[in-house]
Amino acid sequence: MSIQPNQFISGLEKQLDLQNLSFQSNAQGNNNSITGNCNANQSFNIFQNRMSGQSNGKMSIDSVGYNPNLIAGLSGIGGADALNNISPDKSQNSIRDPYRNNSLYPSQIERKTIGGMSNIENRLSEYQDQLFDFGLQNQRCSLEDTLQMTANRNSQFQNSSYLSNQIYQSNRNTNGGIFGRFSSQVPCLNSMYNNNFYSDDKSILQSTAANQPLQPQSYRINVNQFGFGNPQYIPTQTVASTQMQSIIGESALADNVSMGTQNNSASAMSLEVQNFEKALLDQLEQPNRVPGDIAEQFAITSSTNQVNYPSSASAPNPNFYNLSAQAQNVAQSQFRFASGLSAGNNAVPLLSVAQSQANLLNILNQTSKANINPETTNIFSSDAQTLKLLQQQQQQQQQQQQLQRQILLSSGSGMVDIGGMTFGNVNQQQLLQQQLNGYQHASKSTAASVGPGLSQLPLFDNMPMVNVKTENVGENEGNDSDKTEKGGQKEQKEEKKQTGSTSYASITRGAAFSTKQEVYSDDIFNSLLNPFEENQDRQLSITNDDINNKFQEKMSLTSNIGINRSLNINRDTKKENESLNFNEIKQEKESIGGLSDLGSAINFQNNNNMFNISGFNSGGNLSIQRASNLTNFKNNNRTTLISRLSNATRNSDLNRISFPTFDYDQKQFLESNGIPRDQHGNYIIGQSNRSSAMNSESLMQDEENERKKKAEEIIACNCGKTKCLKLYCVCFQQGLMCSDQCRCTDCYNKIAYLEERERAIKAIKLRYPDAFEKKVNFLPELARKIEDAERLDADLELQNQLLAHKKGCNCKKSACKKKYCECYLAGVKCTYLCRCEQCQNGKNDGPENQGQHINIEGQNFVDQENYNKGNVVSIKTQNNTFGNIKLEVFRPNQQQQFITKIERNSNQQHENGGNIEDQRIINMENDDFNGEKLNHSRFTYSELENHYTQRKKQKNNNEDMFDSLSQEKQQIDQFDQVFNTGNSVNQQNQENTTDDQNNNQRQSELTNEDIQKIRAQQEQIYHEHQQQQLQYMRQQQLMNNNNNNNNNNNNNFNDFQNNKTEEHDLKIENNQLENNGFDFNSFNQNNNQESVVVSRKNMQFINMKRGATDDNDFLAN
DNA sequence: GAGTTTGAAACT
DNA sequence: CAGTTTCAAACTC
Ligand SMILES: [Zn+2]
Ligand SMILES: [Zn+2]
Ligand SMILES: [Zn+2]
Ligand SMILES: [Zn+2]
Ligand SMILES: [Zn+2]
Ligand SMILES: [Zn+2]
Repeated sequence: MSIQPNQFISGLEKQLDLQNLSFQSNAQGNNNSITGNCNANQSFNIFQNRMSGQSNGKMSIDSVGYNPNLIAGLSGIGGADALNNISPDKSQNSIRDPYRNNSLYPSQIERKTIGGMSNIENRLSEYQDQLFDFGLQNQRCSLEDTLQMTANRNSQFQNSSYLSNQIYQSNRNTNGGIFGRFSSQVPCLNSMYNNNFYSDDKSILQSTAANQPLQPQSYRINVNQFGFGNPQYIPTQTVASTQMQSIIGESALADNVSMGTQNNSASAMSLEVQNFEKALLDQLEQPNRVPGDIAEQFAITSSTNQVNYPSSASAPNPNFYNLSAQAQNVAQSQFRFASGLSAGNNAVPLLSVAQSQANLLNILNQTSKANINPETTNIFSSDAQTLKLLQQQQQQQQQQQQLQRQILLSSGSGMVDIGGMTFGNVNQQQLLQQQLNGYQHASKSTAASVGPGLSQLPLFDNMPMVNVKTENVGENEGNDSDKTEKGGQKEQKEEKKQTGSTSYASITRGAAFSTKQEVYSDDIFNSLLNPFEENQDRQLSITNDDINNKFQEKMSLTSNIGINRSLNINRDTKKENESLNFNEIKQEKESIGGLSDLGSAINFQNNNNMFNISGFNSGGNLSIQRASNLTNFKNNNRTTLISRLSNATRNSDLNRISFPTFDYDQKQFLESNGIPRDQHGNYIIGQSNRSSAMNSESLMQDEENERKKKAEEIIACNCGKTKCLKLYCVCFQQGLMCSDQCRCTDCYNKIAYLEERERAIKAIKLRYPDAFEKKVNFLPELARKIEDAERLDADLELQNQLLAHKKGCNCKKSACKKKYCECYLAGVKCTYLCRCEQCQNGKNDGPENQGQHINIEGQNFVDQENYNKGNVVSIKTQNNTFGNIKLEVFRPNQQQQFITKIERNSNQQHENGGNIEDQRIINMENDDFNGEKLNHSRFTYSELENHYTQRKKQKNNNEDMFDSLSQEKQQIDQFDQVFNTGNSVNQQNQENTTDDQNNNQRQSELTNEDIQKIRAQQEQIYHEHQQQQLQYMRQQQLMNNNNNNNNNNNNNFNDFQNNKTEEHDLKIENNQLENNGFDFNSFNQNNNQESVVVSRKNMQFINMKRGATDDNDFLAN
């Protein structure tokens, strides 16, 4: 505790000696006492407040700061998760964090990715910050600088995906250089690789597989598996995984062999966790201890900022000064959870004492300003007022920074801000003026634009000027037609060049001045790359005064299009304007911003009249923009990068990060371990308990078992995000509805959702017409090659062998001998239709042309001629939603497949004249959907949900109507009874009939007045009913109209008609009874036949009256 | 049962 | 056009 008494501000009634403050829990743990030299009561109150503060929902530990480890651990570095949009506003988050017992993501968590395109936003702001800092520090930020910084960042990664090379690491790295755990996929740092933080040891690898380059066993790094990057998990000693030990023997125990996996109890990871746990427990057992440092405190603090107790504990852990009653039922701490520690002993200190006291001191320091009474103020971070003050301070600082940034990044002339377009927009200016004391912000895109691949360069006052060849100014060198038309000029140019009369005009690097050819000429580009070499005057020198003055300058500018009018540079503006065709906006005082301003720069830009400076490709929809520097870089390096990828040393062919795990001579291993082979020479490896489909000795037995297994096999899914309406769902894929065996959530693959389900089926069938067909079929060309046709007919086994997966598989890592492989899953051999690698499922049988033939009973079939020619052997296809087909063409002896596509709008004409794809859809509509027009082939979940809600609503309406009708009928009956009887009473009163004494009795009580009342009531009811009916019919009509008029509207279904729904319902019922055509697993299992019949009777009546179906209609009985 | 690996499906 | 990301199952220990 290093609190200095003299740090307390004066004016406090009492000074607390925090130096000797300590805590002690009593036995019950319900009250804490505080001993020391302080005023115990006051301190107690303070700290009690503070205690409750942790669970009272106010600001708490999150606001103080997360352990970066935990932030990283929570925040999903992996690219994919970034799209989950975890909100900093906890209340907005609906997403559950699997690493925190599926609790909601807390606030203050930013999910940022390292990898993947989804990282763009993060990268920009981060990079922007970096550049800004750089600019402030070095007083310059040239293109060279930006490129260098980019390269620096990229060089940290082993990821050689050329797209990924643009990706910057998220803040995780900058915040202490720590990768989190529990992230998915992470770029691989060079240092990690070089220092062998991973599971493999390069040297061992090399010694076991001499002269072999590192080959990735797994291309994907899963941070779950390794704690790499996190200093806590950098092992001092590593232990080989058992797998490695078994393969390479005792040497695996050497240092730096393997970090192993979490599951490996001998792995470094496990050891580390054990050590950690032990150390933690040791500490926890110290009596009356208080938490040591912040890390420890965080380590045992719950994710909810509440206080943890073990659920089994009868009383709070007396070791901690925790009083909160709410704290009794909190989840295991995230760190313990994350560390795989047991759930016990989770009693929780909150802030460390040191931190608490520091906070208190802080508050005390703030007291006079904030008018805080330290005796009653929660001294935890939940001190809202204090925080508010701090936040205000921060905001002011940020605003100041923002201003500086904006000025720094902006040109002296006021640069063109394509993204934000605020500069010339008077209204926006005024708005900003008010908001920011008159200062403008640079737009985000502008600020971000300092980097390559982005939009615009800012103009610094003394930033490198580009020397442009005057001969090019005003000329359109890059335009061939120009040259052709002006042959004379061309000659002139050549002459100029010959005479060496090239001269330069200085123009700025400002965005809009990125004229077509000049700026992008090699000379200029090179000069941009080396701005300080030849022209020392390019050196940026901005003083603080300059920055302060710049705003005034800027405000005096009313118009610019990026041409630096404020700089006195020598150039031919007339020619520039001609070249740029800027006539329309060359007048000064023209607005830049504002879409409504026809003369504005943005409007001009929208007309494709603006050009990009070298290397920047943003700035809107510039259809004739130049390729960005980055794009060029990619293009230029593509060959190299592709070859790197195809060599696949450490990089993935997927975007999952490459990394070697372990490589060994599999064959040697198999041989030396005496792994048996089958008659085809395949190694029989019993990992999967399923013998290979190629082991024909046991094939029959296998297949028999298979069939049995399949018969017993319950197809059930566990889908969570797709409503069981995508092919991901096994039930759906098999054309089945989900059953009660499924554990899916939010499932729409049920009868109640039949319409929505059919919608999904339509969409998918549009894409994959055979999506719900069998995936396996005979290969006719193979069958034909069996000479003995009669034998083929008779030989079921042979027929089975001729079955093949229609599309073939694409397995890379499972050797087609696990159920990952669709061929293996289907129980068929791989064929030449497959693109699998290292196939052990039959494709590689035979001595030659491995992978390009199929072996049947020892006989090879291969199109030798085409194979030898290197012709296409197999094509992987993937259909997209718009009828385009992505093709990956695999050719013999070609490592790199050729990727192309068939476009829907290609010139392929159907024989009857139409487009072949259009015709396919028309045919499908006619054949499979009774001529009904198929809508867009994509569907959204919300679309389905809306549709279902609509139906449900409709159903409820109808139900109301039905009830109303029933009620009405009842009343009419009653009325008729009364009325008729009343008449008869009047007419036949004298006859004294004895019928219906009760009625007579009641009727006799009715006066004429009563009857009139009832009449009036009935009229009212009838009136209301009429209105209702009218409304109902209008609704129906509206729906039908909508439906008919919106064939292209995704939000409407063609069959969204009430009568259709009725048909569906009846059809369902019939089918349910006959158990024909639908899968009613879920329902029949719970319903005996009798109750179904009863249900049907009820349903028929109800369905005549109502329009829609509901789960309960089918399930209730 | 929890965590990891996998390749097809989906998406842009 | 050429990828990246999502997904739920299969798999491992
Ligand atoms: Zn499902
Ligand atoms: Zn299911
Ligand atoms: Zn389901
Ligand atoms: Zn396969
Ligand atoms: Zn296959
Ligand atoms: Zn295969």
